[in-house]
Amino acid sequence: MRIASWNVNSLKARLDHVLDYCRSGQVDCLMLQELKLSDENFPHQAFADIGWNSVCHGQKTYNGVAILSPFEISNVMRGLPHLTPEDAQDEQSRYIEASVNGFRLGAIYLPNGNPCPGPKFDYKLQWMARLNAHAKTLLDSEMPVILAGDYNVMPQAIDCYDAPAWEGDALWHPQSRAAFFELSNLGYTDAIRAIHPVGAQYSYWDYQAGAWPRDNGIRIDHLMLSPEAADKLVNAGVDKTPRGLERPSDHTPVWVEML
DNA sequence: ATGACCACATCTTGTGGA
Repeated sequence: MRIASWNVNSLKARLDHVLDYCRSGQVDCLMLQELKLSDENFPHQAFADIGWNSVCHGQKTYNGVAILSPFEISNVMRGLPHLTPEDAQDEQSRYIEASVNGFRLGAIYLPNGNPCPGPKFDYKLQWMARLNAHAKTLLDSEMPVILAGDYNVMPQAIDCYDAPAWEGDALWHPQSRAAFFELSNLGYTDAIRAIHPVGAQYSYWDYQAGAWPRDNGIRIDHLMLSPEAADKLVNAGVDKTPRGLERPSDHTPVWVEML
């Protein structure tokens, strides 16, 4: 069972890339972020035509997450539980969770948080508090859990081409990183770093300033595995091929192979 | 090279991304 996560930066603009990736046989399940389309515009039929099921939590113009698989997708949950009454006002579509082939999968599009400090950074930290609280409750489930997606956090200096240049940025802020490391403290494993403990494993390259040809990348897309899921981890990696296609997303897929 | 992008909405310019 291979499971991948990919921030596609508009599913409408990237539909052919995503369909090709599904058809390639590289993965049995794909979690998508930044769909930038509403539920009624989600191309369920295009995936059905290649034998894939799809569930989404969309939003016009911004955000949007989905889970795709040839396997049955069941027990779908949209949005994170609320910790405070204010959380009920949150209308951003950034989380969808479902069961696929014995795994409990959460697709995450974590807020960027810039400018920092400010209300957007506050929103990021509150969203992470909600995610971490939910991640804790998921440990009680009977299933191996994978929380995968665009976390908008660079955990370590090796996850950035030039970490000092990101001083003060929400992706490299100590509070963002501390909130991310809470998942590790709960017992979740960063699959890419479990398999590749050292060296660059970038998942994002800016469109600007020749970041891709210069390999000025950052690692912000992560697959976090509960202890039960980590026991099933066989391999993990970054598939850089889609980033080199015509009109690519600025992110590329990250994947795990599970027993 | 002190440069340099992309997608969306609709407004050919502004917002958001990271």
